[in-house]
Amino acid sequence: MKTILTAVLHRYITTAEPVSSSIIAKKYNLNLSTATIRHEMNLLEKHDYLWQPHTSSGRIPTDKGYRLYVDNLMKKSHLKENEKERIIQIYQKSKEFEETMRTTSQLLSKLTNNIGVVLGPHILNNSIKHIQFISVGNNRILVVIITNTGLVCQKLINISGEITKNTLNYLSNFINSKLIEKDIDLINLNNILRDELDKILSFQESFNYIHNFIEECFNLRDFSDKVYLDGRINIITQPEFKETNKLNYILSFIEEENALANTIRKYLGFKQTKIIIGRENKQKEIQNCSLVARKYAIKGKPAGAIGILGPTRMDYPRMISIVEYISDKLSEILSEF
Amino acid sequence: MKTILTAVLHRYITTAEPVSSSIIAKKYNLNLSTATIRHEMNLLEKHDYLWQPHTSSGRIPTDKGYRLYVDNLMKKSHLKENEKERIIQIYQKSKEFEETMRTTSQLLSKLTNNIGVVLGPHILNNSIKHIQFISVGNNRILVVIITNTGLVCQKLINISGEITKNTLNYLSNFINSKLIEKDIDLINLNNILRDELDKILSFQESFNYIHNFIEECFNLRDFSDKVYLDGRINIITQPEFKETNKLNYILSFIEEENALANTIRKYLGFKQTKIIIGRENKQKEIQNCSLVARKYAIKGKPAGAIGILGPTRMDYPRMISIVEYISDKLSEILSEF
DNA sequence: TTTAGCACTCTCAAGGTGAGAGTGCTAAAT
DNA sequence: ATTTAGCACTCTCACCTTGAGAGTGCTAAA
Repeated sequence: MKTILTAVLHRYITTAEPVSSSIIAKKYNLNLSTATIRHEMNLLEKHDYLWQPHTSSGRIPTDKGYRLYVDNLMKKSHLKENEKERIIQIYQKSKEFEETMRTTSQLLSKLTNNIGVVLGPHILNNSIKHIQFISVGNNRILVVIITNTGLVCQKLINISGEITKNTLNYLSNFINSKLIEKDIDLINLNNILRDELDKILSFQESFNYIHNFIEECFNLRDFSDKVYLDGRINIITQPEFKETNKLNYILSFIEEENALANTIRKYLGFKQTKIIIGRENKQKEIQNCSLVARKYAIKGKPAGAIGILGPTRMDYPRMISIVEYISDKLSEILSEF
Repeated sequence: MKTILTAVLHRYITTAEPVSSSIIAKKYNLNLSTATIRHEMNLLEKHDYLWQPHTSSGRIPTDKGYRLYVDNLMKKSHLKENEKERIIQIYQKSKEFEETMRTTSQLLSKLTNNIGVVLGPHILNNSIKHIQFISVGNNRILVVIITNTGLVCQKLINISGEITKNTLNYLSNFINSKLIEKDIDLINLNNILRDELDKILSFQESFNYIHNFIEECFNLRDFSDKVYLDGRINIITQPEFKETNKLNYILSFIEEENALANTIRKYLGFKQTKIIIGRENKQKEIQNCSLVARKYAIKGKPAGAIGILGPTRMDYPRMISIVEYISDKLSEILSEF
């Protein structure tokens, strides 16, 4: 029973065509007649692991079938040594943070022939290295925060009153002096400032403006993590998405970069690789797809997540091994920065 | 002759179906019989302005036909006042540089139902507001340059020797002191530094390291302008791209963000809106498409370019009016920053 | 220069057909 | 209790034919 289901899955994943009893008998040496296989397949269909597009066609796995396969039947695969080496080589070419992230999404999409997504590390998970305030006129101040990994975050703040250049310089000098040689993350910094800065500033006339300004600086909501996406074309090539309306549906979801990012962000907390198959996904648009996602870490701390999105008919063992290897490597590289 | 070609173009642009003589006679009041129109169309075909997918089908404009239309036949269209207002409203929501650029590409793609591209302003066309050097370990230094428009550029530099934190601070303070209250662009700055800094630094032991470092800082090649792209789905919906292989070809070109950017970058120097029709384009992948591109300016200086990419069968007058209006508005907004 | 008339061409949707791929069921064999 | 051979049955798909209809080009007359 299980061997037959495994065979059907394997076959369907590689050919994308409904699997018949005779194909299984021929290609997989199970020493069973087609009739027996048919009988078993019939049972599997009754238990909702397989289905038929129409009577007298071969079988296709259901989401439940894939789930059983992923949880119990498949055996883990490992990348070959030369594949691993090639990945390392490619990573060595990119020296800079942004480039590394882009490389990661490209690697994911090219190795898996699916869509690769990388969720940039959130500023919260980095320690702050430098802060710069730059007045850009009209009571607007550009805040640039640079982290130890080389992540550069910026946000624009509208202030109601005026803050002089001198004050801005004073503020940034004060803050940067706190940052030298220490590992301080955004929340820490916020706490430190709340304690110390208010005291120092209380003599200033414009205390309220400055206070509000600093409050807004550290308003976490505005810091969104960046999304790197690659391989949109891969989804078009898949035989199951020949009908353009289905394709449309999926791609309009993908185009909205944040949609996919938000989906993946959920899996940041999980230690293990997360696999979401077809209708298990809450987003209707990608219920014909499966998602393989995993977090990556910087110096042991969970920082962001990577993932791939492809048709439910994907080579799960391989996809998982790729996502896991790449997330490990990415963690290593980012930790070294 | 011209009126008939205009009618055929207009009809084909709106319906995407080959245009027959009877349709022209019916829908456009030319007071001509179908036979006459057929006769004219025959001539137009001989002169390569029209072609037929097969005998006994209607006619479709050739690239040459579109070119004649764009250059001589079409009349300029203007956006309606309420459309203009809506654009202004949408722009008002985005306060920050990055957001403005993203909004622009979204506006382009949504208004035109095509792909919208925006080429971010190159650092060369901005004046520099602030420079910051941050050591990120392993002899690597992150250089962050912030311009007056709020554009944040970064690059990572590998230095062969060591530069102390103090030296870095000294350097950035020195440079920033030059930048206060003055309009200095990257090339200016480079010149100023070359003159002044070498003198000041010549007493330093590590003169060579620092000198090389500064040289590399201002190496223009590394500063690439950012690309904002939106509306990839629109191309899928177009009836002419129903065959997935054509689609594939175009989309793989689009996916390579730099490809489209490089194409558009060429038109930065032109004062007027540039229209490239079908095979006029050198890139094979988009020879079924037309491109409408135009530069935008910051305070009068050409800074970057925007454009739309769609099927050759596009509503040129409207596309042009949209691209022109948006590039004007973008110029205004960026100049105010 | 324009037009009516007509023969001609090509596409496209509809319907028919037969091969073949695949199934489920039954009854016999293991 | 499983497994299997045999067979009737179902459904798809590729292929063909066919006729309607959309559109053309040409000719000869207005």
